[in-house]
Amino acid sequence: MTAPRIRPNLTQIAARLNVSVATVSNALSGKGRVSPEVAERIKATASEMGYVPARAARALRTGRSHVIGLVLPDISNPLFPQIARAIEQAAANVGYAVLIADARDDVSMQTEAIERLLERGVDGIVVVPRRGSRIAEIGSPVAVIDSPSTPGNTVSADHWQGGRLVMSHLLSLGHRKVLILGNDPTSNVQNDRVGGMRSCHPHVVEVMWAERIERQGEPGQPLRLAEKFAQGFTAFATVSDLLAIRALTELLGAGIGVPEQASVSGFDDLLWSSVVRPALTTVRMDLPLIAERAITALTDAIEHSLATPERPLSFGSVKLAAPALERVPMTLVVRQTTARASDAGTANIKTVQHGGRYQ
Amino acid sequence: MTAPRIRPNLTQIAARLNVSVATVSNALSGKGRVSPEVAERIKATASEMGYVPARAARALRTGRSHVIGLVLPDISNPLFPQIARAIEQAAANVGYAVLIADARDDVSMQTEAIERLLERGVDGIVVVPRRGSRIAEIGSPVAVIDSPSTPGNTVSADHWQGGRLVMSHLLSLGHRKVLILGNDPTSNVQNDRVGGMRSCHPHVVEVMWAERIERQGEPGQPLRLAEKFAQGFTAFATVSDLLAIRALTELLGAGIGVPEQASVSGFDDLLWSSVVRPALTTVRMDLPLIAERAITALTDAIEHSLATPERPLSFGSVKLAAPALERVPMTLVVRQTTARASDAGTANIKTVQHGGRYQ
DNA sequence: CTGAAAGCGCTTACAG
DNA sequence: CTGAAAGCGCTTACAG
Repeated sequence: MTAPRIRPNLTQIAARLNVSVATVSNALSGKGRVSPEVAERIKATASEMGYVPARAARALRTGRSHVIGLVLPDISNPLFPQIARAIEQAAANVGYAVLIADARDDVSMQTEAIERLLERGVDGIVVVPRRGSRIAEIGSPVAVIDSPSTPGNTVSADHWQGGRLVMSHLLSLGHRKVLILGNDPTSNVQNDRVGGMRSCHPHVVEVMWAERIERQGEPGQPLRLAEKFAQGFTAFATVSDLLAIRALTELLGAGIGVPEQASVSGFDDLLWSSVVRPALTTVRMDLPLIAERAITALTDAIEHSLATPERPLSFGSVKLAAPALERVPMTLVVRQTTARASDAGTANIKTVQHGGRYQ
Repeated sequence: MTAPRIRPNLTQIAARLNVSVATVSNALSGKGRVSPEVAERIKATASEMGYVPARAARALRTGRSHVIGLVLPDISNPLFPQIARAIEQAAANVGYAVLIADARDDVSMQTEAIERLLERGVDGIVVVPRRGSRIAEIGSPVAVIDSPSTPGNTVSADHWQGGRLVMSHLLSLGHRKVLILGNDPTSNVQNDRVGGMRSCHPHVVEVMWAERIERQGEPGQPLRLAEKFAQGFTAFATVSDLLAIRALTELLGAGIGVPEQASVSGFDDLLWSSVVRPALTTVRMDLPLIAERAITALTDAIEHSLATPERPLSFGSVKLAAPALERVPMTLVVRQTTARASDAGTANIKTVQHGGRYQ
């Protein structure tokens, strides 16, 4: 039986080759000056023995766990998977794993979540803060992703510009009365989106803040969009795909044709927006880019934090190098055009594939 | 300045109190026999100094990271947040953190994800396998969550019973022609759900496998449900809320009243099912319970694995203690009843709150 | 280019 | 009940 049963360590590799553990360590990390031949033999033997470095030992010695935390305002938010995936990817690219924590839409739980992660020994934290909350100095590197209107923000999508994108598209289709639909007036993100929309042509739009459906099983009040349609509104521009689908089903159920008689647009480009019929025009964030920026800012902060190998991370004195806020542009995804703008014929549904967006 | 800037360690606490680190360690862990008075003083001093145990050191010494991995088939699956949250909760309850890995709907990436987690030093892994894949011996404790039809499964929802629940409800409403809608004939979960539905009354149902919408931006073919309706089908029983909403918008768009003329049901009780109008009747898994069972099985396996403090986890020889598969019953959430079964008047939409389910 | 040694912070037999 | 000591597996000055 040649296969080793136990996780080999550096000492065992060293013993096998009659070299020191220091040399093995150096060869494997490529740091120390080791002769190419020896390094080669060591690497070969290591992989042959199935060597996997013990993270705990490395972390103990270097003071770096190479794990970061991701604090999300609410895991049940449909956008969460995309965020989580983007952060995970960006972190993995630079050698970090991600521990996810859920603030459950509660500021005090958000604080707790941060503390829990710190106790877990993360090197830094990415926070998507609950709306209206501020991330205090936490004694550890931090990157914040929110709307550009949030103070202390690190990076975020340009929600205002996204709002302009979708509204100017609707106006270009010929709509003259547009109802803007939000459901959380305290959200910086929603306000930015609404603000961008309104800025295009304030005279043809009206804003409506719908009741928020927080929990499952509570359908909430109808939006009474049929009444709005009767008042002459032909476009319903919402701040989220969720709200858009609520609007869409209500309009369809009232016998109003979409997109023939009215347009519905969302935000975020969730899978749902392309699954409904007609599919929704929506606006998408460049999450991979946002995540990359956040991770870069965070890992920079981690590297520049006071910790040295011999003197690990100190509490209460680490600051970000005051990075400039980055605004990442959003992208319009057109899936509905009205009869006026599209070819007559078929169902007046026009789908623009991934290549066919414009900014 | 009294606040210590540096993370204190056991040695510093010990020095402050003129005791040994062993005593401090014992007092804090409650393990060793330490006199109550000393233990008290130590605990007080530790918290006053803001002591936080160094996980890396503990992990190195004990051979346990107290981190587990969660491998998911596809993070963009809308059910993922609920699963992640449930597992996280259940794991946190027993002192474990969770590292999430995404298989991106690809078997080889699933294997990679497992390996990555193992290299990260997790103590065990919970896998929700990609449909059709088998989890090989991975040399580490594992718990598998899938359908009961999946071999090697640890725990899962009773999808078959869930199918029976929703179908018998539809039949009780008076439907005589029911179209069952799935979109992945290779999925054990979907097959179980469909099987359960069919088993209720095979003569009144027909099964249709729709094209799967995998990527955003590709709306896919219409389901042509209006034709089915014309053939006399009055209930559309889908295997997922996603498919249900696709069906719902198509029916509404074709001028078919829901729920007055036709019923639509889903599976999973996602937020979306209560946001659309009319809200969807659906079936829900008891994810908290499933997660708890999975975590219990996993932590048992971890504790019984061959590793001892002095001889850490071995590779290739750890097995689960062949636990019996657990089937966790599902719950019906009724949100639509047809005219026949409900009071006349209003919109024939009846919502059953969380208290009002039945199994 | 290579190695001996110290030390990261903890836990755990073992001795007193 | 308390403490001295070893050791988990690594990395990193430092010496040769």
